[in-house]
Amino acid sequence: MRLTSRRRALLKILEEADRHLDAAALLEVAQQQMEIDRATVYRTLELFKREGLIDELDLMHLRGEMHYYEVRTAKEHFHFACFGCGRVEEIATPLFEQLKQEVGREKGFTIQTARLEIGGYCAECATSASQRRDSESSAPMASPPET
Amino acid sequence: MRLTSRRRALLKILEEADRHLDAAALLEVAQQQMEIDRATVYRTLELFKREGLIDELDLMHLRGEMHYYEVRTAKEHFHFACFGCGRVEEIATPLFEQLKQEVGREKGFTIQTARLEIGGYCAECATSASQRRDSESSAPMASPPET
DNA sequence: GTATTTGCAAAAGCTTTGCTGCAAC
DNA sequence: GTTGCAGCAAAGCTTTTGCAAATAC
Repeated sequence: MRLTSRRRALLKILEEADRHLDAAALLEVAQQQMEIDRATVYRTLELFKREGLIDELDLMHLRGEMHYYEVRTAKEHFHFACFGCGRVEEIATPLFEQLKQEVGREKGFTIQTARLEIGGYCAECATSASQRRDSESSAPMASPPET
Repeated sequence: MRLTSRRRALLKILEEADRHLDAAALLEVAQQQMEIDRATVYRTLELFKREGLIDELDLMHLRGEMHYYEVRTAKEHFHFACFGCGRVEEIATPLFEQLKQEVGREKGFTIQTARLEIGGYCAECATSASQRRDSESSAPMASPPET
């Protein structure tokens, strides 16, 4: 694979992003620094995926059906997505590696990639959700506040 | 949620399918037994997902970007997808449950759903892939059988 | 000079939506 | 009567593709 200037730039953007980017977001950021076409972004993501440079995530489809990308690092981790506030947290535990090893050993699989995504409510959202449940159940919701 | 005849039929098809169906495949099977529209299938899948009756899978995008659905059962499991032959295997291990519990406990998350997907090569494909590697040097392509 | 990469525009998929009529309660 | 469901057709969005020009080696 040739690391052209465009490819280098796309990789850099993914590396330095403070959130997980989907193809459209990556394109938008990239276009702020250079002239680049959608097709190039998609082709490059496909290439990076094939080469194992990046991983593809869904983040439990929190915000739609699109896919998100992140640069693969030495530090194995997986993702928790909060259905309440939308936050995405990266989590690491030795159990994950252990699980993969067990599967590989017991089934004879050669594992190339593993994706674990957990969806639910973070501590804060779980609390406010149960508070809402307590008042909502009898009285109907008032109309939402004006903006 | 009202369990209409269409919804019941769709659920039954998903339950009895011998493979993982995507929306188009589900529509096709359903249309063999009744008149039903795409929109109904998509709306119903969305509903089932919300209600927690089904889980949505990617199967590591083995056959494209579409999503697959399966009825949620008491028996927790996850999926292994072979990039070589396209087989999808369901796997269960106590470590998976243990991992989820650890995450919930340590982070205070209320976990609603967890999806673990592993991609790689099954024992047979790993063998033939390494044989191929000895002669050529091109990576095997996944071209799974259509059902 | 040959092979790869890119832009452009169009097409292809998959999914959603507005609207209308129908069915259930 | 009111509410929810389903069909139809069209639109929406994301992603892919063919082809010609540009770039790299």
